[in-house]
Amino acid sequence: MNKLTIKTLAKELNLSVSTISKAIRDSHEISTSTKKRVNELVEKLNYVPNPYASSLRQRNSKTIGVVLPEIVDSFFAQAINGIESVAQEKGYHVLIYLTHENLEKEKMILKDFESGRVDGVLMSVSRETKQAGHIYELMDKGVPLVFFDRVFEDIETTKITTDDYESAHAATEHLLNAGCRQILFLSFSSSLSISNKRLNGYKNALLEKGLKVTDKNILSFNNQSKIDYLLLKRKLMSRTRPDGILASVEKLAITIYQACGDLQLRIPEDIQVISFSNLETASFLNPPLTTITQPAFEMGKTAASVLVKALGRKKFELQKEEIVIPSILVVRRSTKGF
Amino acid sequence: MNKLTIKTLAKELNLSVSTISKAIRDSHEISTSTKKRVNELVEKLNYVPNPYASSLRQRNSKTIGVVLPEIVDSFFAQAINGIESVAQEKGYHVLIYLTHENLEKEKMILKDFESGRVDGVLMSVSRETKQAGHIYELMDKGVPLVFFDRVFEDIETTKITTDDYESAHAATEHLLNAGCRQILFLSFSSSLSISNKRLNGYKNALLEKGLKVTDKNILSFNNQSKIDYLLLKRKLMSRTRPDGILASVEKLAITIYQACGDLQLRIPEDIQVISFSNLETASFLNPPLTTITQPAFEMGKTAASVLVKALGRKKFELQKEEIVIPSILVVRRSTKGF
DNA sequence: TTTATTTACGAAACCGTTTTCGTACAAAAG
DNA sequence: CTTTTGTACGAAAACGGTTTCGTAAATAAA
Repeated sequence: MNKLTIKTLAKELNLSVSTISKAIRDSHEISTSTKKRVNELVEKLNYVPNPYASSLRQRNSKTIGVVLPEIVDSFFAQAINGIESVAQEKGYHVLIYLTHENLEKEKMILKDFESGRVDGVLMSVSRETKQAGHIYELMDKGVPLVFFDRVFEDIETTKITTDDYESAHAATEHLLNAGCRQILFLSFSSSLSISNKRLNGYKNALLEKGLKVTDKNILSFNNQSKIDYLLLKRKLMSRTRPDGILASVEKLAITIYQACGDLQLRIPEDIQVISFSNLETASFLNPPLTTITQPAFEMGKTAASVLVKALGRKKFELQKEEIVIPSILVVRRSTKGF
Repeated sequence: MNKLTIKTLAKELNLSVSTISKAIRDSHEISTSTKKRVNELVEKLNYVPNPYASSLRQRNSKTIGVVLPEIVDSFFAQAINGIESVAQEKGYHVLIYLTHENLEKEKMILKDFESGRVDGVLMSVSRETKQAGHIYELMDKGVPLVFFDRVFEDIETTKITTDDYESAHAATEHLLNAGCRQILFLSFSSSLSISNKRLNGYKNALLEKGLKVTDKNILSFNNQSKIDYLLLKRKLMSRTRPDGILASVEKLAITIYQACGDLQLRIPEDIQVISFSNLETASFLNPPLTTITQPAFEMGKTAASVLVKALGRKKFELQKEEIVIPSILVVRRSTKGF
């Protein structure tokens, strides 16, 4: 059980290691006949080159790092699917890291990336990320990074998003058209640009209809489902109970259904509900949930494509460019626009 | 913008590279005072060691490969969560690969693992995997592998599963007790042991009640949702329409709801439904879905723990051991046992 | 005091590739 | 026939760490 290296092949064929290496990499310096000899031996001995030796020498790793807040979420799962599809096609490997919405973890992960472990990174920031020092530091070391979905605005790089403002605006209009006058907006972060864009879409839709925007109708969640749940429940029990809810993220939709179930509130009769969501089961919920469905797969795929393309260039600089892939509003029975 | 290596530090401190290396790794050979000097410089210059250089020398990579059929699936997403939790804690990195139920892809992935890219692998086999040559080959090269959920029976290694037979048995009994007499079993693979165990649990539950097992009540799906959908629909339109369905995997549950909706079949009045599933939305479906909920997170966590523990040993041999973590039957309104 | 041990460090080999040169020989050009 | 160009290969130096081994000085044991 001796380790099988390029040297083994060299000895076996009476060639030098450099020749073997070049043959395997199909260099023009090597005659077709010896290439054939080499490849046959490779096949026979089942030789697979050590990627870390290559990485060390070539100063690249053919792997991309994906850092995201969580994975048990339809959006992120689908996004990974998109990422993986291009990684597989282009021969890249994908390392996955979860921040669990924790900034400290995010920092540690990016710090590790400074080692050269990954050629580039795909990232959706945590809800705690208000400062971007760790991101700048990584990019300063020359590691290309593209954001998807949850971007950090200021940073000069490519960002793949959906039309957060417009779709929140459309969703709000939809609720308004369906008769809502007190629409509760459920936010999951007060700092994230994505969350604020959605909030602004909501606000402006109200203003355009001549309605007031009030803080009482904006509920910021803490990502601690128990507390969030109670918060929502209290809001739903108040005398000024909203007649519509716009949830800015999938997870919140479930909380809403739970609370409404508990409080015996009927959807959509008592309260209409719409949510950003990629739930595959949206159509089968009780009632079917009206969603703003994000192009999760496409976003992941695009992000990965942009990154890989940049990695293919000698001087991979990412433009400060924003690629927006629109979401679609799928009206179902949780709202009356049906 | 010179590359920052251990040599830089050595020069700066008038020490040898070996001393630096040892200091960083907290070797007892180095005095506390120089360790301190080194660490301070590391901090100051923001030095992060190149992992591939280490990997090359140490012949390990501190990364584990996770190969699974798909990721847009509550079970697998939660399992990854479990895996990641121990990886993060133990300082391992996790490479994710998707087979999309394709044996050829699975083979290519495992082949790549022969390179030493990963220290160990966590795997849930594709539904096409009937032969295990590629798996044996990898293990022969000394790469430890532990299966989770979808295991390959014959292979001598640790396997983390849930109590597939028992829970399918219990689910079937539940349907029988709720009055079903024609229970359709929805299978997603005729070769996978997990699928067959579930099938056997179903069969025996019937036999124990003195009922016949008939092939007409066993429907094998092809993983092509259109076709599967039509297959199911036809079955539901036949004059011998089943009065209960046991779906052996989450994805099928959605298909059932779809078909029943289309055919105006009422659940559970016309047909009762139960499914293996980790859907977070099960309670909010219409009607709420009775599920056999698998301990997905735990399974992933356990699999990773076992693997990491094995990697910690000098001679990491995995026993042929089966760790079974039970599922729980959560009765909801899609069955009448409620 | 002599010998054994411990402490703290450095030189150099090594991990398995890739890549830069150098070169021998053959073929083409002059 | 000499000179240039090409072709096919090898030697050796990287890549950036880790590890083995050697050793000088300090300390402990005899």
